[in-house]
Amino acid sequence: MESSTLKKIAESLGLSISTVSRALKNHPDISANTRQKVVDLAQALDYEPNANAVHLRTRNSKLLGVLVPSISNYFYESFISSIEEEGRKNGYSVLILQSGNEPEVESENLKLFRQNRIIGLFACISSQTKDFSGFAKMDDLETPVIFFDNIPNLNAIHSVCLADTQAGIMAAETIILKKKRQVWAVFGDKQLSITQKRLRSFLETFHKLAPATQVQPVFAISSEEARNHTNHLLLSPNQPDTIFCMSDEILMGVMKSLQENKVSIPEQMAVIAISNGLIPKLYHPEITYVETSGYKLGKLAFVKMMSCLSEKIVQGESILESVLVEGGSL
Amino acid sequence: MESSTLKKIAESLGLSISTVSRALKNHPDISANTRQKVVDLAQALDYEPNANAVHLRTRNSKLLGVLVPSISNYFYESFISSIEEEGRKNGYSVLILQSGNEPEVESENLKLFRQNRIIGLFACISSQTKDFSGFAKMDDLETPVIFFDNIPNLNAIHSVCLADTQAGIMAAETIILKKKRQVWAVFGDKQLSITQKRLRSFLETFHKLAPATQVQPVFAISSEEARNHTNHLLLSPNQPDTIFCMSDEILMGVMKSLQENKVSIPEQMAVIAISNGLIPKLYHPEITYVETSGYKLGKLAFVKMMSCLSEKIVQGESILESVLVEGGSL
DNA sequence: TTGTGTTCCGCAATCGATTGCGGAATGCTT
DNA sequence: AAGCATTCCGCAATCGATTGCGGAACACAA
Repeated sequence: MESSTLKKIAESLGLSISTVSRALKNHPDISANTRQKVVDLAQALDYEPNANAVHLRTRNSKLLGVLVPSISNYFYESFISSIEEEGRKNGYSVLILQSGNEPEVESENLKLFRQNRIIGLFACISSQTKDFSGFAKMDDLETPVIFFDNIPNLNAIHSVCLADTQAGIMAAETIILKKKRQVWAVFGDKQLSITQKRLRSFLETFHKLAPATQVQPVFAISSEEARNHTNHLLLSPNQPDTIFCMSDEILMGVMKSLQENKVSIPEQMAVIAISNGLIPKLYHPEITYVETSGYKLGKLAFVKMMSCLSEKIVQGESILESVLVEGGSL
Repeated sequence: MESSTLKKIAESLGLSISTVSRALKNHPDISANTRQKVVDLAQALDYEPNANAVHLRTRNSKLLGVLVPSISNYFYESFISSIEEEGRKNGYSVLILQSGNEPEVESENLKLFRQNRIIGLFACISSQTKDFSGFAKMDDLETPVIFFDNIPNLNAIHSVCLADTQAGIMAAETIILKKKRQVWAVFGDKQLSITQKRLRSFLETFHKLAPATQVQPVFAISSEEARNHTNHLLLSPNQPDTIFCMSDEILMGVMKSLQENKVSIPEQMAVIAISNGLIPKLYHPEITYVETSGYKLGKLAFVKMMSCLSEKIVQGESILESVLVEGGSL
């Protein structure tokens, strides 16, 4: 069956299309009598307005875009989930595209977003992105872009961030409070803005508050690499008393190694992480972590988007405070 | 800046809209000379066809829908990721909505899908869904629906499934091969079709191949409940030698308890699960599991969708074979 | 010059819904 | 009964792109 249209309803009822349209949206010009007839028939025919036609005519797609490297990631998925939820409540649909961390796919995706005339975009850029012309075009079209997580190093952009700096500080302070002396700190991809922020604040905090602490940062771009690094570490004579993991990805690799090597936590080794929340709770004792909630970040981003769309433009960065969640790993 | 249209290009060039349209799609009626001028200007103006207008006119939205209880779930997210990836390669966009397991939201979502004139839907129904009229309407509109994971108990539908029955059998056989005698099996929500299938085949396999084995099924609708059940179990005098977990959700709860109680795996207790793959690999030893890949299921579902759309209607259920992934937990 | 073919392009309808404007019909006043 | 205000509804343009059909312009042959 073809889906029904205003035209069909109008013809069956001997009314004009405009009358039917108005009846369905309670326009005062239409008598209660006529309105009722229209509403009844529309119901019977399962009339659903064609979103494409509405959007074309009203020039408002009610569509938001989300660009992420991958949907399949606990952090992004909770962010997306949050946006979708909030969006639906407010009458927006959400178009989600993943770049696979490839700039070319990313720019294809931006093109798709433009073709679909999205009215706002949430974007986490790939770590490789050098060319921002795709995003500049969104600007030209006056489509607000809210960057999150990994954000470009540009001025005059909107972004929402986890309190990366604060998270680094908080993790460091927690370690210092526990009077740890030798810290091995595993970070992710050096290219990412979040890595840089977390690294800097983490190190600086030690410099300021506990300069005697030995802090050795290492980098791993995957869970597997973190695991290998840790295996190596455990073979070396000079063992730290604490391991810090910058992300869930890293934490998973490190924990794998610690378990394999039967390192008991927190007796032989303290562990602390920055995490979205799921992974730390899988272990016993639960890992102490600084929470970076994708879900909450999504809510914050959505609010920012709404204010951008209503012209109350609040440029700059909004920051989501982080929270320490104590487990028993430190 | 307003986005540019065929009309604007046509006016600047002193051509008609139709000529511009044809030039941009290499219609033979247009001379190379004219075509080049048009293409150049279009490029300069960043012309992007308005998807709404195109879809309205061509009556093809190139939009696929995905309905899931929650995006924020490792299984669904890998399914979605797979659909999006495959979709984009084939020129489709994907609209994703989550029901939160509430039938009302689900039916709202179906409405949105209809309004957006999606041309195909992938749906995992909520466990509470009793009223299928929303899906029937999709049928009326000749929009193919491919159910996955939790599928309704109806005839004449398309669906793709993990080989739930086979997975139950495979898990049971593996346990039998290891000569285990007393199995405690934790299943999820009884309402779900997958629970029923896995339960039945699991039990039947023992009946047939090793009737002497004691198998005790229990049910838990959340990770937390699985954990509590396990805690109780470990206090009782009669301990099983093997725990089977029907899903990742269950596995997480069970493992939490086993770790808390310092039960060594596999010495004191063997563990086997049915899983999407991430969780079992977090532990040491890694948990042996029967793989149910959301990613692979997505690929399968997409192929089925394509054949539905090209009228080669293959009604019925497609099944994704499961694979045993051996860890060291049994 | 007339006829037959090409080449290249524009007219106009169409997809489905929205909306400003104007007009017919009715009721009410005096 | 004539005048005026309401009430209720339709005409037609519009959003942007697609496409069948017809027609102008030109070339070439007879």
